[in-house]
Amino acid sequence: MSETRDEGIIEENLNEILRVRREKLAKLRQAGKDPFKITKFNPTHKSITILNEFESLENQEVVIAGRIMTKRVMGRASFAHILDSEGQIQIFVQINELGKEAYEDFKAMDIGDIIGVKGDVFRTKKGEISVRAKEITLLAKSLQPLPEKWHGLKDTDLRYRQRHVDLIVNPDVKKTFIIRSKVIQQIRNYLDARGFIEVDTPILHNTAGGAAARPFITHHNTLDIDMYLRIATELHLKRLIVGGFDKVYEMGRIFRNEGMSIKHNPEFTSIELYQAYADYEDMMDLTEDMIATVAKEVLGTTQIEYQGQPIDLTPPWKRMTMIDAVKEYTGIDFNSFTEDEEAARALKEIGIDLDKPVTWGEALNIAFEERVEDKLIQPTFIINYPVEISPLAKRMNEDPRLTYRFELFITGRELANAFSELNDPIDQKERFMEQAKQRAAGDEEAHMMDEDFVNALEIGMPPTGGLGIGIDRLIMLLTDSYSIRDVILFPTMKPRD
RNA sequence: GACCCAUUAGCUCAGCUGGUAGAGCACUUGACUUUUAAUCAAGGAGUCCGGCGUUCGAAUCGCCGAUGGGUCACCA
Repeated sequence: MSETRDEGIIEENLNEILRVRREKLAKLRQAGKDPFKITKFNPTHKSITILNEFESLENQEVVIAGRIMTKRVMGRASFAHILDSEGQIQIFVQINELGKEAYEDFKAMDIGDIIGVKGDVFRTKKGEISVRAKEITLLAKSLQPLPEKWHGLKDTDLRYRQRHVDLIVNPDVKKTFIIRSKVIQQIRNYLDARGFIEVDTPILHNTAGGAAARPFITHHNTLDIDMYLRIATELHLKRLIVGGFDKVYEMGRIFRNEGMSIKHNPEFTSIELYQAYADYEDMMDLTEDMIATVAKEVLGTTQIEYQGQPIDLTPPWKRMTMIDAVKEYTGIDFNSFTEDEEAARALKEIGIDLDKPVTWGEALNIAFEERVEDKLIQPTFIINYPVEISPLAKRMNEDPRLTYRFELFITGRELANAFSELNDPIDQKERFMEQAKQRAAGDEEAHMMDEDFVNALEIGMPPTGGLGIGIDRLIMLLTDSYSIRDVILFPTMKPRD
């Protein structure tokens, strides 16, 4: 091994590609051309702007900057493609424009290097809009080779672990995250325009409430207490309704210590919003209008396709009670049962085995989840959920076994969950106590008792509609992404040895 | 958590019933002043995911493990 340690950058045992690039960097430094000493560069144009506005820019001087993606050297003239944040543009490099030394420097540059190019816009003989380089500045040396130019990076492990490389070589990935950003922006626009205010509630919770999920536990050293990463924003947002904000929302990260799948990541983004003096019907209206509006703003249409299935987001969306949905798909009419046992027997008759006794409401929900949920492809609001599984929703006046709650299903997946919020503190406390019983019986996902929240309800919360939407799943739908990992920039990964 | 599949050069992938590790891109050297998967010539590049075993001999067969993907379970 050659011990060229003077520059501190030639390490031993590197493969040839890495060694060669480090040697090139060392040479640049020796020649006083260290690219990493450059602090600033001022491009005047983006690649796509030049392509789009060629007529007015032809023969004009522009300055662009970006990454070399391809390079074709032919003796005294060369072509390369430069990738910037918007796209790619070709540059044409000739020895008699640059001079011998600069041309040799260019020839030594590698795919992956970041360069700045000053030159005139023109069209090549083959018709491609290009920049004829008059000056090329190396702005950063790339010491690692990029993946191959036409297959890109396919290995999912590498794509998720090295998202920066994925973004460079797979243009669709960047497109997905641009849409993600726009969707989030449009949701904010929509709500802001309707008088909602965006708030930030704590992520570190003393009680992990607002959902049925196992939390991540962490520790605060000074207070010497365990704390939970939030599993929902619900209980704090409702406190704000008590406090007199009539319309609030929070979009942010939620953490659930549960399994991972194409639909689940341990940390994900939700939006919850609450509107005083509104009910769950209002929340349905808002949900379908907001999602359709966002789709139109971002994609230009409410007719989309998800994994080959056409999906029509044009409102109004189908609304169906859970009882009717179960009746439609299984023939079982839960309205006809008055006893828990009858309901359980009906499940057995359609081949659903139970490992423990269930209530009427639990049986209804099991029938729905087992036999209906994945068939709801077009947007469908399933309304009126059993009270046992809805400890934060208001009981229906018409049937105290049910609540004013809905979930939204699209492509067989739950996208939103909403209710007329339970604001009766006595009922809320009883529901928490029921949950606490289940928790004591070993259900780690049952809700925790939150006395402080009950106290807030005792102060008095107006009738309120609340809505939660899984942002990642919405983005999956709108970007036709198969896995939640394709809409999260840095999905949770196991560390490698 | 269970089961199935994958892991070979920087990347994308071949590698048959066990017999000297391959291709394309990328890289190096040379030629080339309008290429665009540039071309032509030559060259270098490997912990075949890791460990153990079977065997005269293992990328290939077996067992254990790692990571990823998928299906199921879990996720009101």
